Amino acid sequence: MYEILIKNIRELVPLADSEVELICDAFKSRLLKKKEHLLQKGDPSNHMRFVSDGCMKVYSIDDDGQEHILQFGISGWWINDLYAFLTKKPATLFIQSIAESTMLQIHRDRLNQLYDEVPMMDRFFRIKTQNGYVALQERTIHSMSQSAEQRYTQFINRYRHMEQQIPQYMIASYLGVTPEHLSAIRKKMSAQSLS
Amino acid sequence: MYEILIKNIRELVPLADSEVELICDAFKSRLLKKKEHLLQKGDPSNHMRFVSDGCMKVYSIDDDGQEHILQFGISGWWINDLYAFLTKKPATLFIQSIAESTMLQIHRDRLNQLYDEVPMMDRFFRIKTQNGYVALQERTIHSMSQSAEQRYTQFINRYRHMEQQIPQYMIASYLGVTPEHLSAIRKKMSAQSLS
DNA sequence: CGTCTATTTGAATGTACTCAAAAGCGGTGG
DNA sequence: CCACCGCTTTTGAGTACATTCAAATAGACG
Repeated sequence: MYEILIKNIRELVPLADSEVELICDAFKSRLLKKKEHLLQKGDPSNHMRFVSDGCMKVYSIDDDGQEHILQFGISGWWINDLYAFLTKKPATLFIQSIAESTMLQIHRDRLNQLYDEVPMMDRFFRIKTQNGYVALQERTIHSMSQSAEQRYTQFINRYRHMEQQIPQYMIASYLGVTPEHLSAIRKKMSAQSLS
Repeated sequence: MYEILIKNIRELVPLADSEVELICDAFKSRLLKKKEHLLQKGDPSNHMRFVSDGCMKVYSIDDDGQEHILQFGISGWWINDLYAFLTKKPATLFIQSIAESTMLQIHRDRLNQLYDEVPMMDRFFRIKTQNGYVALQERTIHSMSQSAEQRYTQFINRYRHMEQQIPQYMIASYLGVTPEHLSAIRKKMSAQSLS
């Protein structure tokens, strides 16, 4: 369970074996049943979270009660309400499992200690966040410049392995269209691919 | 010129005076005339960049030649094509001055040295990037859940000081609408505020 | 097999876009 | 100081893309 976490960190920064031990010790695992909430709006978000197995979604609910999915997370992904975590304010986002999942999480206080014990962790999260920023920026560009059909095609190409685990109406929410419209897009696409 | 940079860093992490000197030494200034490009698609992006004065825009151009503004930057903002900077690949974004501006920039190699000389710089950019990520995520949520009118209202409330320096068609581009449509929105809003 | 949830269909509506043209505004040179 | 030029903003008509709402169909699971 911890191998995948350590592998994830070592992909970006070097770690001594003693540091690995410190890290494994600091992260606690948590099992989630299908559709269980890990975080809800208003909760404090005191942990940095790593998906070691399963499938999660991060979403917000707007004033009209509409759900908007910001991110999916499968094995190897970091997910959080980063704003709530960093500011210690109540969460604005929800995090829920789509399938039975295993999380590895570290408390903020323990992480801050760890930053001093293992300075490479500062670097790790800097790089990780930078990569996350870049990915989010790319998504922003695509949502501004591409049609829903293009965005859907890109999604299934990029996250082929995720697609199976995720119901279509959630993909619609992630792409920013209604489930009805995504259905229409799929119909149009399959008609085209036949001709 | 450097005071604003140091102030910006010290807002987030502590710095010894000797470190301040190292940092000032590492950042070189660059003056930009109005509408001058700091970075164009295809260029290498080898610097971390801080706007010490003026006004800049970061944008991408899509396959149809349409410009999409990702970010504005005025005094005190960090701007970059982070993807190109981190991966050393050619830039996908453009960075251009809207008004005459002064940048402070540090080369990637020098920054990597600095991370070892001044470990707090790792932390600084971690926090800075985390904040940037949070801001971008908020923008993503708003673009999914709010009308163009709401987004415009928020923009002028939040960036009142920027608004003056930025032509309306660029704000439209940032908001993801056409200039014609933004004009219509403004007309509707002023009609409402009269009644 | 029945129930609950997810997906598909179709019609009516709405929001934003395209295109073309007019009006406004700022700076420059005569 | 005014006339002209280029760029920005406004206007309006017609169109495209996506939404809402309601209902039918399909799938999953006990």
